[in-house]
Amino acid sequence: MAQKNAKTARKNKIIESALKIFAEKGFQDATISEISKAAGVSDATVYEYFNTKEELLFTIPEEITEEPVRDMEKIIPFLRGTECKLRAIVQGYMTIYEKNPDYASLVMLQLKTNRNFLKTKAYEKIRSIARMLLDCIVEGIENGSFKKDADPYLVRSMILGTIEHLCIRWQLLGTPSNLIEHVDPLIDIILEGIRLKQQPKNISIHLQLGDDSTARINDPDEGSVS
Amino acid sequence: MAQKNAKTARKNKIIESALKIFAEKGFQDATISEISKAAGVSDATVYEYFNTKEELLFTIPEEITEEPVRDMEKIIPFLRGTECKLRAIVQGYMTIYEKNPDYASLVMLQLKTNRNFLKTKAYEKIRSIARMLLDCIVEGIENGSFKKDADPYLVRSMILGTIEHLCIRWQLLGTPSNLIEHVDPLIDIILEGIRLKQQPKNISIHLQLGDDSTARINDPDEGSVS
Amino acid sequence: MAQKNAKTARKNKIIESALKIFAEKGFQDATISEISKAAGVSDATVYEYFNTKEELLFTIPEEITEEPVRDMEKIIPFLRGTECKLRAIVQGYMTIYEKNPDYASLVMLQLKTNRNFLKTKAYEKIRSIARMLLDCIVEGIENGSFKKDADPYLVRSMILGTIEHLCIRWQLLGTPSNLIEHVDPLIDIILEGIRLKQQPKNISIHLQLGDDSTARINDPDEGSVS
Amino acid sequence: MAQKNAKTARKNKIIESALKIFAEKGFQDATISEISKAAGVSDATVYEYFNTKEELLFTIPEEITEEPVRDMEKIIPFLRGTECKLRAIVQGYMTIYEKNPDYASLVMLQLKTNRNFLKTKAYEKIRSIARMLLDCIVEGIENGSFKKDADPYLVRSMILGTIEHLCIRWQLLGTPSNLIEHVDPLIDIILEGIRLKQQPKNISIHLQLGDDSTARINDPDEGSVS
DNA sequence: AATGAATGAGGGTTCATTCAT
DNA sequence: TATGAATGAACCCTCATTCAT
Repeated sequence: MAQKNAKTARKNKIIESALKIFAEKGFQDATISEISKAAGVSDATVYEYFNTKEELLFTIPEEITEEPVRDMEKIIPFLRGTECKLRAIVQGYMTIYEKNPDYASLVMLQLKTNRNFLKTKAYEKIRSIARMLLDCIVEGIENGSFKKDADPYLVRSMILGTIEHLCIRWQLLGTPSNLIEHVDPLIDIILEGIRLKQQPKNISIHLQLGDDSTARINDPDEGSVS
Repeated sequence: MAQKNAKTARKNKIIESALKIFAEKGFQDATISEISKAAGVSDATVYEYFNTKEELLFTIPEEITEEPVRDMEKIIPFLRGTECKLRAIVQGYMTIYEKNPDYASLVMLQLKTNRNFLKTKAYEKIRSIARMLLDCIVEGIENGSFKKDADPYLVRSMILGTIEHLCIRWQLLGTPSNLIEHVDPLIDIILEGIRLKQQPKNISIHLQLGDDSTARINDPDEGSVS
Repeated sequence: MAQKNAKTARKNKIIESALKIFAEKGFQDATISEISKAAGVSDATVYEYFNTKEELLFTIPEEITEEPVRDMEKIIPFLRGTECKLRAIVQGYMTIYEKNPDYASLVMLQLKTNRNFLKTKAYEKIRSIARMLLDCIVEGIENGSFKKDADPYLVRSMILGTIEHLCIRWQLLGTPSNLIEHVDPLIDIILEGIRLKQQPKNISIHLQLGDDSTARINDPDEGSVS
Repeated sequence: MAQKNAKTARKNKIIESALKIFAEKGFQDATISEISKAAGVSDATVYEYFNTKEELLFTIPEEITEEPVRDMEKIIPFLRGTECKLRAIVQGYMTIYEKNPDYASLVMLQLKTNRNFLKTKAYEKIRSIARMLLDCIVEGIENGSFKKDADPYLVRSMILGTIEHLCIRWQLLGTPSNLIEHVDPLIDIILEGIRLKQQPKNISIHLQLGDDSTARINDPDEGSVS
């Protein structure tokens, strides 16, 4: 038992060191030797826990996303309202990165562009967030909150793409200095962009006072009602 | 003259081969030897034209973006209307990638995440597109087309982030299969999201009770009639 | 313990092979691959023990001079007489080279002309022999054995220069075939060249014409006798 | 004719540049490209004049020693007295180096240790100085100026070795700052070391004016004569 | 379980040298 | 004659990975 804990602690220390060094130097430029030194173990010990350098890389997101993704999956069903959910997901997602800049760097600069990462369990976990997001958007379309002709995949790509773009800038250029504060403006624009308006904006009332008096109200978007 | 052309042709052949192989295998896994072989020259010849492997990498976007960026810079000033410009820029930008998938892959997977790329002349060129985009958004805000409180940097990040996200998916997952068709939906959502609406807040109803009685409702943004 | 010995043995084997091959081909023309092969290890193993090819080169004199220099430093203080010491140092110095022709070649042809070697610990060790030599010459001057106006640095340069010249000829031309036999003739000439003679330069003749008439001749350098 | 001069000038420019750069960086670390650039010609042009980099190296001393050696050969026969000649040769030899530090560096650090240099015409020229030196020493021995048992080769090695040692120190360490001033002290020690003394230096005259008056003259070196 | 030690495999880079023009 | 251009041939060095202890 103590053994097991010691092992787990050792493994976590390696993962932690790897995250730090991968984030700092990039996957290619980081060396196992460096990581093992930072973790206080030998090179060979790293290979006791991970079969290859790449496996070590891929284990990092698995460990890190485990909990927040599970949390989010638990919480989302309890939220009422599509927009509210959307905000919650994006907020949750960005928070993971903002609270862990090394991890943000790793994901954005090392993992997102790694073809092998796509075959990974860790990728699956991350995808589940993306799936929640999509479900949420689809829900909004179906329940009439969002425009019927909105492409949920595009909307999702807009949200994720923006987050990623902000993250990368934040990592490489240091600007913006804060991610979370962009959640609301981002979602606001998206929602405004896809929300279905009860658009009786231009109402023309034709009053014909007479025999066959009729009041016609035209909402051009919905077709005219006679 | 023939000499010069021959040299240029050779250099272009090397760049072309490098683009193909970098895109295919990634910068790190591509070897100079491979590239030189593909270009039909010796390893040493590659180093006649480029001082280092990384310099070769960075020369690629410089060569490729040269023309389209110049073109765009020429064309944009002639376009009337903020939205029109916006659409043109995004369309132009995406077209570069769609027409050159290898280049898209290179930029999205190799360059965007390379810290040294930021110090590059090529990066400057690419940035000039981003600057045009920003100028355009700012212009929209200033001329009252877009909401006064819209954050032009965020809006730009949304546009670029979406493009990048779509490109990466296109490259890594093969979906969507077509980039250009997303230009309009993307811009539509963005515009809808930031457009200042001609909110028919003050409706004036002119009732003329008489023969040809007509009720005209004026939307002050569109200019009043009568 | 056995481990440590094995490591030391391996390291020594590499040094030994390096000495042989550097001496044979010169530093530049020798390859690590050749050396590692001769030592029965891989190229990479050489780099486990030495950071660079040049570090390997510089380690050789350090290892080889270690012992003889220490020995000499122990023995010299016990020798009586400046000339005796001088002879011992030169003899000891030449013996190092004569007993190790490869090392002689390395020092004379590769190291003596290497500017970086001057910054080396090994150079420091070798210099300590030169310092002993200088001390010895200075001692001889101070105690009146050698001429007051002899330049000790020049004298040392003569001794070291001669040794080096003989070594180089021995290495490159094969002549002389024996170094040690030149120690005594060399030292003899040097000593004869700098030895202070009891030169009765000014001869004063005292003639006392009388019974116990005596003629005394005074050498002023030795103190006059009345 | 003008052609020929132009060619010679070009060749000399290359030699000159090569000397400078070889001296500065060493033969191995100097590149043809560097040299040709310094000479204002192309790499290929260097190869028009010299077949290999090493041939270029070896041509330098040939050119430089040509004149001074010829001069010395002319002058020496006119000098009277072995010691006088000796001094002249050493003076002449050292002057070549002192007046041309780059050349001194080249000879001492690059050529002296190059096995191939020994097979060179240039080496032959330099050797002729060494031969003059030897002849001179032998002459001294034969004419009774120098000790009969002096080894002329050793004496020459002492002279040349000292010169070389001083030169190398001068080049690598900057000390002594002046070579020529060591000529006389050096020769003085050598001469003092090998000179055959006409040794009735210390003459003691015992005059006993009386019955068996005798004058005794002692030359201690030769045994006393009664 | 942990590691010291060893290495296979490989890649970027350099240059002396060549040769067609 | 001079050279721009090209390259063959190396070599140093790195590091992920293995394995005996």
